[in-house]
Amino acid sequence: MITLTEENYIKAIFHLGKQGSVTVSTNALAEAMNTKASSATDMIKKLAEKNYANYKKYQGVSLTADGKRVAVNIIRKHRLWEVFLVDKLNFTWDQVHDVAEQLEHIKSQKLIDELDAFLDFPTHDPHGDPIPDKQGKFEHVEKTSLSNAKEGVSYVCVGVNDSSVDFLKYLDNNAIALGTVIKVLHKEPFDHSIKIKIDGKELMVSQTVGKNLFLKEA
Amino acid sequence: MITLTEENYIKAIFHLGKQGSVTVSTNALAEAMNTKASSATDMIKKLAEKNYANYKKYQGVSLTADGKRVAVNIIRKHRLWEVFLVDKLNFTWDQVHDVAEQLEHIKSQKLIDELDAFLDFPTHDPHGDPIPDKQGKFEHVEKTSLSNAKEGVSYVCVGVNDSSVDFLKYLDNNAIALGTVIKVLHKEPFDHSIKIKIDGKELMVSQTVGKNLFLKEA
DNA sequence: ATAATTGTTTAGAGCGGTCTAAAAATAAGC
DNA sequence: GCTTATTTTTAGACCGCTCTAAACAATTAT
Ligand SMILES: [Mn+2]
Ligand SMILES: [Mn+2]
Ligand SMILES: [Mn+2]
Ligand SMILES: [Mn+2]
Repeated sequence: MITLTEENYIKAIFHLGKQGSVTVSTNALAEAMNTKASSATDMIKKLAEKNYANYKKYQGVSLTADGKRVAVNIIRKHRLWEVFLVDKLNFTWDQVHDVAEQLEHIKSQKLIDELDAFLDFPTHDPHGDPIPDKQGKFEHVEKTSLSNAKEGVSYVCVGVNDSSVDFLKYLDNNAIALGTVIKVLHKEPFDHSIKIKIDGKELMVSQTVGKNLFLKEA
Repeated sequence: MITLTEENYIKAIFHLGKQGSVTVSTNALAEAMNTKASSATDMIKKLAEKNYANYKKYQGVSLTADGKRVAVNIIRKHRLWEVFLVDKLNFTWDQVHDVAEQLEHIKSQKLIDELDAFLDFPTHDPHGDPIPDKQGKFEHVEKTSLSNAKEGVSYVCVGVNDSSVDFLKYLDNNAIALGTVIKVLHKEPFDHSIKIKIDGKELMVSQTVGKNLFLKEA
């Protein structure tokens, strides 16, 4: 039996540590979970005890094969629910995250299998993130951040690194969505801001935006 | 802020006490919640403290107006999710309850409003129970139990008093579903078993079945 | 290499929910 | 009415998860 809180910690370790294989520091985990380091330590011990995590004192934490399986399954549920909310219930991409955080913990194998079929086996969620299949296989998404894109080249927007309401609404306001074609006009060395062209209109974006927008060559 | 456990207790008080207005005993509540009387007492105190329940020591518990609102909202969510599972995800009426018990606690007003619309504002769940509308209004279902039905009269099945897997599968096996026409042939005084006719075929059912099957005159 | 800083773990406590065992109140039997 | 049985409440404990404060380990600076 695995608790909702344990699932959330496992997911956080997975995301912080590049699929859970890289070691994650206690402070980083606490920060991500909005708790204190002492709470993170307690949970890490428990996860290690239950064989979801590898842990040596002062050496950080990573996921075992079991832990990775749990993480992938939760991510699969999270992203399938996000697709459901957008495709069927008229949610916008900035409205789905909080609800999906709750729905991802519903326990029913049939539910998630049927939902997957009902949605026609989607491969990506509303933010462009890949949805693991029933076996936990991820489709790797080829992508570069806008910050690493080359001047003069045209790209397609394929994802975001930050699913916060503020960032997603900023993108909406500037007509940037998944599939939008973006041409990189100029990268300013001084403050790393970037001039881009979208649908004929020029736009200046900050370094922060550049780092959080994922593209692939058009 | 109201916890998942509080919500479940409130719902139980509502169901045990005829919409929460009749007083419910500590033992009955503990029994329904699969806990001990001492746990029920603790929770009753907390609910009274939060103004969801009326409570005087040794006098049982009932719901306040606030408590009733909470209960009705959870029931609404529970039943809408049940409809979703059956109508959209190929669940059978005996498979929905456990999952709905989890889904009913998801917190999002938009989610439930959109789900309601997506399902085309259903008025009854897969077990024939009425779904409260957004304002909490129940449509009253006119019904008698099969045990109270009159010999020689034809009825339509409109609901069940017991949504357990065993009972629902029994009904499936005997071709009894919502909408099925049932004629009462004979009520045996000795053991209160009942001979009925369904689709031309005669069937003998026990008193237990009679008490758990709701009908209305055809 | 020693000192200072930063990162991590432990100690001890609190809250929500559960339990068992025992005390108190109510209901039933005679 | 008094006694017994039943119901309900209290007392004290435990588990999961959180916190603050303090101890300890690792890293960085001088
Ligand atoms: Mn999300
Ligand atoms: Mn997403
Ligand atoms: Mn149900
Ligand atoms: Mn139902």
